[in-house]
Amino acid sequence: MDHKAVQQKWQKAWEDEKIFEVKESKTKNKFYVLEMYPYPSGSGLHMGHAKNYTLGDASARFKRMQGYNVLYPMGYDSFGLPAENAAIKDNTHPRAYTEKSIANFIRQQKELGLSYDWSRTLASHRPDYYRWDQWIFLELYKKGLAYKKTAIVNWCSTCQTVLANEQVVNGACWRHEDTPIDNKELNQWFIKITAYADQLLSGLEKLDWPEDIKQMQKNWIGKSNGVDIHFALEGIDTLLPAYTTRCDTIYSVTFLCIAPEHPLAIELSKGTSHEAEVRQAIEQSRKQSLIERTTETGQDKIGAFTGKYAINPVNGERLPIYVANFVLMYGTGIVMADAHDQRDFEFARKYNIPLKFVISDDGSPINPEKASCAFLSDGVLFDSGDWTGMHNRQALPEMAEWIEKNGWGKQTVNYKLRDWLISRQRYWGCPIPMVYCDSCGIVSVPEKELPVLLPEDVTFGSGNPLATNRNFVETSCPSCKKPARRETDTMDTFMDSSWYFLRYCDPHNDKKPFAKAKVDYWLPIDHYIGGKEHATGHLIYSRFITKFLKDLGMHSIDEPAKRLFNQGMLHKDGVVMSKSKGHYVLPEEVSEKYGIDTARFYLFFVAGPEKDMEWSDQGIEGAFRFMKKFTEFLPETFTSKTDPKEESVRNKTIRDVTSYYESSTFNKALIELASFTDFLRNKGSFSKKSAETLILLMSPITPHISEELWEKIGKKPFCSLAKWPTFDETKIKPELEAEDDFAEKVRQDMLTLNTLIKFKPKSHTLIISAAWKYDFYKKLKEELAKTRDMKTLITSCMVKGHESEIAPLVAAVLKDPSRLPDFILSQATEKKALNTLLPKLEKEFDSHITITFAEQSQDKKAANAMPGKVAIVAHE
RNA sequence: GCGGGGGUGGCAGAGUGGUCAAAUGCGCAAGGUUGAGGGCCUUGUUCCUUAGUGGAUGCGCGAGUUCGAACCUCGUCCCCCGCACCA
Repeated sequence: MDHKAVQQKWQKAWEDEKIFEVKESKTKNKFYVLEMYPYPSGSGLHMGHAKNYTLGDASARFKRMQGYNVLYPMGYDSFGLPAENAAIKDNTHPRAYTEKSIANFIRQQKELGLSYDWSRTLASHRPDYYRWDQWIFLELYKKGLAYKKTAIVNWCSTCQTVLANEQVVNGACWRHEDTPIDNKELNQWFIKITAYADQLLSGLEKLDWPEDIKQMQKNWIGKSNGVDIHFALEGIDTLLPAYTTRCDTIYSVTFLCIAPEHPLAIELSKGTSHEAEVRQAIEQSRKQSLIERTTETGQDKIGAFTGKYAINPVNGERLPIYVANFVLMYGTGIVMADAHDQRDFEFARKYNIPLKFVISDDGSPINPEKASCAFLSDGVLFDSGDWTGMHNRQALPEMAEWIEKNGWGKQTVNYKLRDWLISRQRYWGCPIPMVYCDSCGIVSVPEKELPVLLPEDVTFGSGNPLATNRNFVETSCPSCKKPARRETDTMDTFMDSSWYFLRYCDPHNDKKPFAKAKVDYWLPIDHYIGGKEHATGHLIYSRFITKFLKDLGMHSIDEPAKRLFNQGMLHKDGVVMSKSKGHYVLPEEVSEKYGIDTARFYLFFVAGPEKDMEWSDQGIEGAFRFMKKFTEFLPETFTSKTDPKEESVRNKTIRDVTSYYESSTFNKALIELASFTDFLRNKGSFSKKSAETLILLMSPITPHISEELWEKIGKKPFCSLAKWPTFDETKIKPELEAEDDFAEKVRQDMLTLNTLIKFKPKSHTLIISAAWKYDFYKKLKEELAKTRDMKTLITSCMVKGHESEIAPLVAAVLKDPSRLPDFILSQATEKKALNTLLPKLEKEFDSHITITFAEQSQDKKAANAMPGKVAIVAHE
């Protein structure tokens, strides 16, 4: 078969006939398959990408054939820094660079035979898409969920822009692991994702997502229950709230700590003799890079006394207030400190602050002077007023109630999740539709003026590129019409990707982002394929925006993706395939040599799709050998009758392969299909039905060859749209298959047995058989009964779940010597059980015989060579 | 430290209480075919023993449960991946 010609023929036919284009249907059930839309890099696709897309394609094709109305679109995450940098480097415009890259991507993807509905393709850098980014931003702004504030933010000096928390990895930029994040104080746009923290957390439970991803999101959201305890500032009428999850240790508090970033840190010390020290401590901890501050290596405690005291509301004790570097601006930015926390303990030791314990294993006091470390475990409270003697975990919720009731504090829930910083000081992104007016302040661009177009003409190199285009910057205030300035920052591209899957449902709508009915029909995504690296980024943002748009009444969907699938990475030379690092295989090359279907087959065959796998040139040779068999499996003519065995294998193959496809375990499906192919080829002549079945079952993986063969057997195109074969369970007869000659063997075994048994017609015979050979066991018993009195038969079938029956049986035999068997009939499979039994039995009588049936032997040749197929071993 | 996932034959990778010396593919070996040692087909591929049967060892390591464990329980070692001074 000429792979190249076949591929081109069918790819063209699919495209000409637009067979993968879909629309909403009242009668068909929908199925939405999606791969995370790619960033269209200029270097194009390698085999690793191909693996990802064919994974979605196989699912889409499978579901389509099962009769679902399958939405399977593709688009491009085409804004972003890499395009800007690449364009600067090649001295071209990011738009030209991006459009070219997209065209190249599409060409390559079509060559993979992917069954996308190309009529829905979108790209986030195009105004017809990003105008709705701006629209969503304005909706967020209207609802108070988009706001501008000055804050200490993450700055990457290589990217020359700020980053969201989600884009900081180990204290460094997600794109530059060697560029530590700088802390800068800037005025930036934030999205209030924290307003949805609780929903984002509880929504996880319903999702059919990998456990580790759910866990990562849980940790990222980081919900904790605690109490804000109000400590009065001594001498001043101010309350300092300190967040704690351990209010059971309130009696052990000996000082308070405040984060260096906290506005009060400096304020408190002002005018005291400690001001200089405090300033120095703040300065020092600021100098510590985020890496030092959050990793084990740089956990030196730095701090200073502010000169002020607070009052413990519970017992009126005076507590010195310290600035401490280990306290983060989380919760209230103030913590109460005691001997039941290792960090507090270390800090106290360093600055000679007294400590107090209130929990010990048995409630007996601990001398703080002698303690060498904090007491972190749970135990019994002491020196804790009325709570003394109680177990701390039991006391904790009650104490929280008690504190709140007395007005000393308030029970609070805290999250680690922070608001999403979306401002970027770069050009190639969606403009933030805001205007700064000297008289009106921050004014939003009216909806009818959207989109705020990204200007073509900017100068790169010094600061924010958009600021270099005066025509863009200089505008008039939408409110008072006086001269005003446009926002020159662009949006984080994660904003673009947080709703693109909704736009696919209605990609050409120019009145609104999408029609509600269409989204309600297609969503949620039934099978979302993408990498783990998006666990705490895109996958949280998109859930958030989906929920927000639902609250706006835009659609009725709770969660964007019902099932998430993390594909494994394709490796080359032991490392993840990557063009920039030079470890890659190109789909074109493989396609040229073996045909793309071979590559698709190989990618699915080696391992489960969720596993990382190594590309192997020998491996693809093996796949090619199979593909050759497959392309040549059709006989000259088909048999008119189907024989039961063939039907059995065919139905079983449909059943198993369908269930493997259903669970995306393609590797096992392909093993079944390979063995079905071998079965048919060995058989030589078979029915047309079997041929059809094989072609159809293969077609999600090898669509081009399947189409070709489908045509060859006289079927109308397209097999891609043909009905998925169904199976009839009643036609599946295992005994006809692998064990098809089993019955015959058993019969012969019986004859041999009969002769054997005739020698001692009055002795007992013990039969042990296993449940999965129940039919065999029954037959054996019947046969023996013909030659022997039933009383002389002692039998047992180890039914599953009743395996231990064999023990009482043996016990019964041993108890009654008259029932001692002189034959033990068994099968090879029970030899392990027998091995444990034989020694027991051997003690009781002189000899016995074990008979093993040869059909259990793996070696068919040996079995056939054996007359009677029974082997006898006599034990002395 | 916390959380999640793993350790199976020369390699990749199935198998999660008995049809298991362990699917399938690669590799390796032998035989067949063909003017080659390339392609294809067949068989074999832990060790000992056999004409065939059989036995021993064996799924990271150690113990346990069971008539029976790659699979269950406990302990232990190692690897990967997240989070990490979050009070």
